[in-house]
Amino acid sequence: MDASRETTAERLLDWYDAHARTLPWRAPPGTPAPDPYRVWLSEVMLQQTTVAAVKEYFAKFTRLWPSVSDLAAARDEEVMAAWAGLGYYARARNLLACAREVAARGGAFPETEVELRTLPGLGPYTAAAVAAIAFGARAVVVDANVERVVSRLFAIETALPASRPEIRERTDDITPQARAGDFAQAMMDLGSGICTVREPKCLLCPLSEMCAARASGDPARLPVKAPKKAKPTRTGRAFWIEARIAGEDHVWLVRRAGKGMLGGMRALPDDGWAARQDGHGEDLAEGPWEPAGRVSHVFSHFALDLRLAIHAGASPPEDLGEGEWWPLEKLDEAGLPTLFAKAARLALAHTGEDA
DNA sequence: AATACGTGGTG
DNA sequence: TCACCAAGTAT
Repeated sequence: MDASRETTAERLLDWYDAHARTLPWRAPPGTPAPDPYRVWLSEVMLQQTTVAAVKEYFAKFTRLWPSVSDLAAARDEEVMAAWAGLGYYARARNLLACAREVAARGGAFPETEVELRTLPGLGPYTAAAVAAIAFGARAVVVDANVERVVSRLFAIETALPASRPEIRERTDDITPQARAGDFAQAMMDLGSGICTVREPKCLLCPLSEMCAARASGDPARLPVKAPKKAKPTRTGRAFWIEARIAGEDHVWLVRRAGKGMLGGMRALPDDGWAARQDGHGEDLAEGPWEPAGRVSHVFSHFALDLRLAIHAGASPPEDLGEGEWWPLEKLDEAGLPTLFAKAARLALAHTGEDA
């Protein structure tokens, strides 16, 4: 490693020592590494998700399940409900599968990047991040922040994602042997607070002197990105079925299949819009359905226009299939993903139960 | 390699 | 308002 490369990491680590964000899952620079369970849990939650959104969920999970063995012993539905609203629900399914693998090995995470990579939900980024942050390994950690910082530092003109191999090479070049975990977190703090997507704060950047994009005069131009595809709109229908059981109002909830859209989550019954390009699915059953309005929701790869139909008659449809009567009083504990939480609010407003 | 997979914050 | 986007992974 030559002197100039050493300087990049050293400058960044000096800046990190003075400016590191304080986060619930993070140990301050220069202090012992945090519990690998907390590092892993936070990294999975942070996949494609903002720090602000994760904080509340991290607090809830660590309160409910203080160790990986506690999480491994939890029921699937408890964990899925606790994850509700955070999105990308395959993460929660993999989280539980991973916790159970680790618990089966005695409750200790493997300490090498290669072994971590074999666990469910740990891809190249997360395996490297946990190895570096929790176990002090020298791993090359590349996330979207690092892609942006490195693209600018070296003025990489190739568009993402084609530039990923080159970005990884350059990140490897500047990653130090010691404090690789702090280095990775420093790169992410820099990308999050200084080297931002729009209007980077180069005057505050510890690496501005060695930044090729800064020298070129328009750092925000990088990284170049491939154009993204337009989102189609689908239409669908969901059903709100109420019944009064033992003197309390209940709603019929189902559990979605274990894969695909909102997989494994509690939900309102619907017409199968998730599996259709165009919506227009089947009615759930015969009955006096009352239209209650519509919910617009944008997913990762399509927008949904969901029409809500209510059946609040004294006798519910007979052929309801698999599901459960859920007390309205505890609806917020059902763990409905955001789409169906919106639909539930609409139904309650329509039936006058709530605002 | 390309696509599926959520959500809320932000400018 | 709305397009962009975030500590990516699985297939």
